[in-house]
Amino acid sequence: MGARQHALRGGRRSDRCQAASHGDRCARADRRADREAGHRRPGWRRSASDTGNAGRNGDTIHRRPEGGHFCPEGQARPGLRRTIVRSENRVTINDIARHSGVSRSTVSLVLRGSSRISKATVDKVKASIDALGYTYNRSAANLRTQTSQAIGLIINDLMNPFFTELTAAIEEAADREGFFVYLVQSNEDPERQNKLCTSLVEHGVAGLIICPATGSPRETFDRLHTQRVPVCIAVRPFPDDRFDFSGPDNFRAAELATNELLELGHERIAFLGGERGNPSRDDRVAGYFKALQQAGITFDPELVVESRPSRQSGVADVEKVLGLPNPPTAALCYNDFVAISVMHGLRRNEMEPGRDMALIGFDGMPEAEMSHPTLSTVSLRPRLIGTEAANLVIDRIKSADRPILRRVQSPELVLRESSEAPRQSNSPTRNRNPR
Amino acid sequence: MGARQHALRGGRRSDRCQAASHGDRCARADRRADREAGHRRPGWRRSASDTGNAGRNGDTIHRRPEGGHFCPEGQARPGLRRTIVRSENRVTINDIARHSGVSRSTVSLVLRGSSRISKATVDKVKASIDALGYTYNRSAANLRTQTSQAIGLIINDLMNPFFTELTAAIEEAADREGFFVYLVQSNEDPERQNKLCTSLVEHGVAGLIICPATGSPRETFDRLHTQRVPVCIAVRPFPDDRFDFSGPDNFRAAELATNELLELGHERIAFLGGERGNPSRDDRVAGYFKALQQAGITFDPELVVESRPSRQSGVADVEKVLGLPNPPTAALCYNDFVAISVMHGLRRNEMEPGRDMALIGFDGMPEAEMSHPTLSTVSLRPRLIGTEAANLVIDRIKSADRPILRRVQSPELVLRESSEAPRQSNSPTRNRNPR
DNA sequence: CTGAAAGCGCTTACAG
DNA sequence: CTGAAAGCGCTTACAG
Repeated sequence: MGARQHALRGGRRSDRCQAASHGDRCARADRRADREAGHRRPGWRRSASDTGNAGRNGDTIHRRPEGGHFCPEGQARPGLRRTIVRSENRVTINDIARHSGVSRSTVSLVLRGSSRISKATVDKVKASIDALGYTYNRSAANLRTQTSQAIGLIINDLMNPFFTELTAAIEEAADREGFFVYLVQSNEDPERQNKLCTSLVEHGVAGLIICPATGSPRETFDRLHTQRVPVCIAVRPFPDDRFDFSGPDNFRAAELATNELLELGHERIAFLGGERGNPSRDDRVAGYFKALQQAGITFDPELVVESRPSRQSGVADVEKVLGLPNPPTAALCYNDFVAISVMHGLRRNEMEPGRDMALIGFDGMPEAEMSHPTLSTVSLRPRLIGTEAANLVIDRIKSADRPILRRVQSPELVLRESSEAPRQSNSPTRNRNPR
Repeated sequence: MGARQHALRGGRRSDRCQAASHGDRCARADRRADREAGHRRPGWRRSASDTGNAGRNGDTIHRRPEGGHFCPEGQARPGLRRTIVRSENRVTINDIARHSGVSRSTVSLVLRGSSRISKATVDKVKASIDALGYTYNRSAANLRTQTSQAIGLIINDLMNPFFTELTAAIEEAADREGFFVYLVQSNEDPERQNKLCTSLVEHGVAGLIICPATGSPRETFDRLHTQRVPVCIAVRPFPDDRFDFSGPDNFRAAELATNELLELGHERIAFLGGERGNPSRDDRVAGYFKALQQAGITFDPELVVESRPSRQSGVADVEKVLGLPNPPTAALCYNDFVAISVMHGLRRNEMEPGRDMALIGFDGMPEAEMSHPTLSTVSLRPRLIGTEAANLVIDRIKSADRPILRRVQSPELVLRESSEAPRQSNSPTRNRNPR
């Protein structure tokens, strides 16, 4: 019978031919060959390895990688070319039609649950489906109907708990609406992000949720807009009013946190971590600034420490302000990671987080609850943002022409131990509502 | 020109017709209509809303949801039926061919980077591609070539940091090989998992990575096997030697951790959390058991506490053993979450984790480094497991017939503060290598 | 209630 | 070096 290889989707049942259900399948194949001779027999099907028993099993076709200068998705990727096999082995709607003695159309209508088909026919067709082990090919149907159930999700880094939760929520919301999500990580690389967009669109996603990488070029979004791809921008407010948006209110979040610390009696409040130019961080610093202004406290630039946020960066950040002549008694931390790292930094300097310095983070990652002391944080509501992003893009898929929507989620202050102790008032000038 | 709606993929450029490039596109459409009259003119294209200017823009087709008794993926899902539009508006390979005055075949060869096409032709075609704003339709190509660049990944819960890291690694490894991943969560529901398998296969994934939900029925895997879908089982050792496997060595991990605690001089070592019947947990308990045996220590069933692991369960678990007449001085915790929760439980009982009880968790989630005290843990190497799972399934996609491979990753003991202090030896019988 | 026919957007062996 | 033709596996308006 000769060597055969299996295709990605085709060829799955071929071994059966050699065993138990040989008769059935091969009889089928022969019948097909008889009926379709003259009508089919396409040239391209014949390959060098076609040794005469054609029509029974798949003729193998080898595709050699051709080193081309132009590749549709703009990037040569390995692994895309493979040995493929004829699909004579794959059970299709035609096989079902033949087996049950009805037309292809009727099978399709049965599959789609049309009420126009008689019960008897439905039963007959369903029996054939079971007997032959048919698998519906939704991508073929999608090609015909110009639909897609895929949503592309581009995030920077799944390992960031904020994005983890966002992703989980998006997956769940998409699933609820009958969509799947293609998950890809841009690694904060605008170039890569651009390629991912192209590639996802080529793969026929129905829509895209993008958390723009820092430094995203306008061109990426211009192209998406030209192509009329339904897009929802998420988390980071890319300045583009042509797309829906779902994200946090960073400004308000920082205001909330700062006001809380002010109410506890703190006046020297630091803002640790994050880099200038990062819109989320800049919005948070702005909210912090505004709250200080409103409380009549002069902004001290020395209390704002910039750093590339990481799982360790907080140590250095807090040590920097600890070295100041008049160190802070409380700190806002760019995110929860920074906050937890700041805790370690404090301990390294014989200070107890929460007691010797009040701390509030941003994000609301679940792990904030597990630190010691437990971390107060402003939850940016990643789950809500994700759910909304999914809903927005799906809604956009369904109605391309509805007005642009921006959904900014209200943050939620989650108070725990790290901000519990009131400021030991050694400066009697201000002391409102200590508790 | 009448009202028009946009499809998922089609219809994107239609607005252009009313504006700037009206001439070009509509001229093209007219030319097409002329050339193809008689040869095309399919009946199904005509809809009730076809008011006479057909051939210029998309005729709208409304599809009514039909409440069917049979649905290919075995489950009625909302949102799958939508208003679709003719794709006269979509730029295809035909448009490029016409615009550049070559055949469809030639365009295709140019797209695929064939060296058989002359430079002049390539340039001409590429110019048309740019001019017309063509987007390659990879799913159409996939249908023709019977290939797919999609891998389905079924995990229980993305919010579990172990699975987060696994997923990130899989996405990265898949990307390296030119694949995308469809991410779905089974929520530990075997029924849902089964539907997800069906649905992903219908969507034409090239392969599947599955972390089997607890209680997965054999049927799910039988069907996958019959369909010859390339599958890699990950993390949880489902007893099925028909599929590749990538997962941790839970037994060895527990042995490692137990030996470490024994070397620190501990004899009363608890195993907290996890439920009997969970293979990972049972393997860990077995490894713990063996290490105790080898050290000549009698196994005390009271030191093994079962519970459904959560972010709080450790509190109750540790309090249970603390109430024992002869409480443990050290504990293995089913996973890092349990361990961190155990820390809280200890503090609630005026005990300091690390000092008053040595703790080692399992998983190696990044947050273990952020706890206080920092958590010793046996890393199960989620990243490695993910990378291997992706490699295995991709390899299987490429060569269906290679032997089954099981890749069990060696765990790695990561010692931190929570297991630092040696046992204050109040029982002088055994005391090996305290440090 | 059912079938014949056309076509979604691609690729490829074959014949010039 | 290039084109004509067939077909991947589906769906649907139309005509019985």
